[in-house]
Amino acid sequence: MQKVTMADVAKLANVSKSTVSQYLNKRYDYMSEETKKRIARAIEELGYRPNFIARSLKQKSTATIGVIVFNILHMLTTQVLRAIEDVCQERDFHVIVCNTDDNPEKEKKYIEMLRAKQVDGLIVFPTGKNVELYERMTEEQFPLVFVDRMVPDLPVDAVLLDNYQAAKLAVDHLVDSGYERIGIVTPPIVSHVIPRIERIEGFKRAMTERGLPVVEEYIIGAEIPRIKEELNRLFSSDHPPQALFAINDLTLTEVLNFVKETNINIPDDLALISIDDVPFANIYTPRLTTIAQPTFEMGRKAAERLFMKIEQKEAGRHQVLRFSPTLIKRDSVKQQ
Amino acid sequence: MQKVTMADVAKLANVSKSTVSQYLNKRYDYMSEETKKRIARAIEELGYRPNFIARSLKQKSTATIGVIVFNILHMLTTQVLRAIEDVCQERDFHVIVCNTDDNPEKEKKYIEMLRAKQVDGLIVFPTGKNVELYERMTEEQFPLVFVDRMVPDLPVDAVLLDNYQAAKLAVDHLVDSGYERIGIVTPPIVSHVIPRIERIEGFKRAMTERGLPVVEEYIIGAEIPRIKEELNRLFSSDHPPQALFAINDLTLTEVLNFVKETNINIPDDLALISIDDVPFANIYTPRLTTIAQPTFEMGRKAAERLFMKIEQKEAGRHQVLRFSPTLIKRDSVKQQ
DNA sequence: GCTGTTTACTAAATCGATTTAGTAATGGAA
DNA sequence: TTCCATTACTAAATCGATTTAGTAAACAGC
Repeated sequence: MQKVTMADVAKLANVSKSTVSQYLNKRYDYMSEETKKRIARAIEELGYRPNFIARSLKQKSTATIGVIVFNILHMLTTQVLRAIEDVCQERDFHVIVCNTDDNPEKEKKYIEMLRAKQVDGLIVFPTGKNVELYERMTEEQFPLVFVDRMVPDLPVDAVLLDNYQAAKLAVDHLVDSGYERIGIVTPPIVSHVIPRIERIEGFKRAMTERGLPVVEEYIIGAEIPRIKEELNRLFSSDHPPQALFAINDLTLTEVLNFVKETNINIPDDLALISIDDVPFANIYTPRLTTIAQPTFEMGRKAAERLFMKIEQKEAGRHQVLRFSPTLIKRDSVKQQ
Repeated sequence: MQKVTMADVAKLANVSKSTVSQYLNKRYDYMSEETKKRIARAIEELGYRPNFIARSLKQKSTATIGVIVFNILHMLTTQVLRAIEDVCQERDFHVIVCNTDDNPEKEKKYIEMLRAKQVDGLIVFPTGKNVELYERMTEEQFPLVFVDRMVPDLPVDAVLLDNYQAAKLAVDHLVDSGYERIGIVTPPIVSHVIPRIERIEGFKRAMTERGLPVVEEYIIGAEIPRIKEELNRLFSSDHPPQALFAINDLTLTEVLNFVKETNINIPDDLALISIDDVPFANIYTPRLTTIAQPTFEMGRKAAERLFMKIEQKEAGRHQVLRFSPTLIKRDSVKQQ
């Protein structure tokens, strides 16, 4: 096992530990060529590898950040995470990834353990339920950035989609294409899940702006496994919607399953638009019209904000950064 | 920032650092209730949080492992990773994730930096190109497990799909369904990418076993962006295949793009089967017949093997664990 | 010849824990 | 009364680096 330490190198090279340390940190201002060579040789000979942990203890920086997400299996998360890792890679930082499954207990445990492990900063997809904990971190000026969700009234940097605009994009595209009876499909509507709230609110506003009524019946909010039956119920009523807006990939999948089982034809019988540009949008028949989130930009930005805070320990006023969604017109919404 | 150390707690509680340390490690064999209470109170009062880095230095264990993958964006990877993280979560370990993009330089840098950070073990989707480095690790008995790929002749634990069986499952299902002219679609065939080699070899063997000729022309091996043109060429020839076997999700996507553009009907004009049970397999029309890898079991197993090595520093003979694929019959292959 | 600066290094303290060896006080057995 | 065991703690060494303050030698300037 690895037992070679700096002291061993120092002994073999006939210099002090300090000198070896200087050498490794390239502080050669006053170091003879001869000494450098001897140290280099000793390192080579012993196969010495510095212990980063020891250095971290003294320097109070681990070059490691934590990223706490709901579930890496979710595509948005994976993409954001990849972008974060890319930024870290450029800076020789490493990323610890944790899945909370949207469980506040797990979130709390992870945050505390990662801080105990002295990570230099944290990017969190927050459950939104550990407000005291978030507060404590901001008070201590611990580098922290939220992604996807935010917590109202808390001075924490956050990187989010402009959900109002996303909903507006969906509604406008449908209305422009001649649809009026538009339904929305979402997971259960709970107040601390900001994107959900904003998307629904954005949907309502956009409908109103276009002079259309918001039909409560057309708002399907249910646990994912129960969405199909709700859709069944709605579509066996007298006046089912002519178009559906799925607020994320999970609900989109349910709608797709539903239309498959019921032989509803898209886009002839029903127009469909969704947030999240799923990987099969282009392959599916018909090709799916979607609203894409700039996931990589969001991840990159989150990482960059975090590094600003890590580097200057004081980034001034906090910011909530809103990213613009992009409408990708394909074939699941057709001009009526 | 966090400046409270064990010494502060000790001072406030009027005991020595050692006693506080014992307390935190629950070694109360001989500790008065009174002392325990005083320490607990001091910790509470100061808001003391142990510094895990300091502990790691002394204990030579960081409760952190590294997982080095090609790209978390790849679904197989994400799923394996999630399973690994679950196992780690149970043991209060953390996971550092790194993307190599199949680049040996990056792989080398990551392995070296993670070892410098004293991770307790490494799970690697190896590029296969850093043989010396892998060898050094095994010589030093450093806990290491490979996933997805392996390196021949190297005594490293590996968790892999039974690729021969997967190919056989595909061929047998097609042949049983009445197909004879079967093509295979793969990324470029390079010798160090074991799954690729094994799947193609398995395909050839299975064909021979069923008394069918292996037509070289039907083996499409090209970079992903060039696959479509190869398919175009093949399908404008006199005798195109009646069925296609895509060896992974990437090639499947290309085939799907190809059929979409050329209006080839699946399964009527062409049968299709692939390895990797993509998330849209069930939604696509027709529903896709696939061969699933037990990704979660594989991730779990990889983590468990790694922990065996971490815990007993000596796990005896190395093992290459082969996981069985599962044929999921859906509608992209139909009885002729 | 004396002082001051530059060069090339080193000793020792430090980071924040864990751990080992040891001590003082008490109680019980011979 | 003496000796040993048990209880309840502590001092100091340690993990493997970094960093600060300092020293000795060589050289330059007046």
